[in-house]
Amino acid sequence: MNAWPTDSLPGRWQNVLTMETTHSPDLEPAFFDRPADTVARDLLGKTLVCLISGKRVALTVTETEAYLGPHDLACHAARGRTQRTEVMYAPAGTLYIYFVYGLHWMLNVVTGPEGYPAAVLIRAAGVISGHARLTRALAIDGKLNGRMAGRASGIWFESGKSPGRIIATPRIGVAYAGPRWSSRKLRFIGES
DNA sequence: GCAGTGATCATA
DNA sequence: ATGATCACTGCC
Repeated sequence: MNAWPTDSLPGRWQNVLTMETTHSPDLEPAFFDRPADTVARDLLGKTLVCLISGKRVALTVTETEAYLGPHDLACHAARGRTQRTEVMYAPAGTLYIYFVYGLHWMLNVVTGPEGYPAAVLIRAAGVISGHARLTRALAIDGKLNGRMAGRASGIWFESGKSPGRIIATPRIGVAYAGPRWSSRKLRFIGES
């Protein structure tokens, strides 16, 4: 797989290569720099990795939702640039983590070009169902909001096996956005 | 079906 | 300052 003569490389590069071949390749910010619905579909089957007190916890992403941008009335950014939505304008791959209903943290990844507020909500991964339960299980809270997904943040994505089938349905809990946006099939579930 | 919980945002 | 509204879950 790796054609380089690794034994001739300096030690630190050998370490990097060892890490990279131990796991699947990390998804780089460029992966997220595409339309939210494209990213939402492609994220199915990818691996969400999180460091919990130094331990690697990996889950397969099985359910996502796309929030397309300011014109999408179900998207937080549809009501403009505010303190909360500020992070949605950050570069692709930035974590957007917000608090709802007084109890739950939601995990999103910003998509598309910097300055364009769109994101993908991670609704379920592995055997854990429910997006609030996901963040609770991974001990994710607002401290990581605005950080770039990557090893330096302790939470990142890696490539994985694409699902055999993708089911698309309307998004959950967005009736307030009106029929046009609440009926559009922007929720994706991966099945093997 | 709805209680619980608190940030957020529009209105004032 | 105040009040409505939540990209929810679990228990009834």
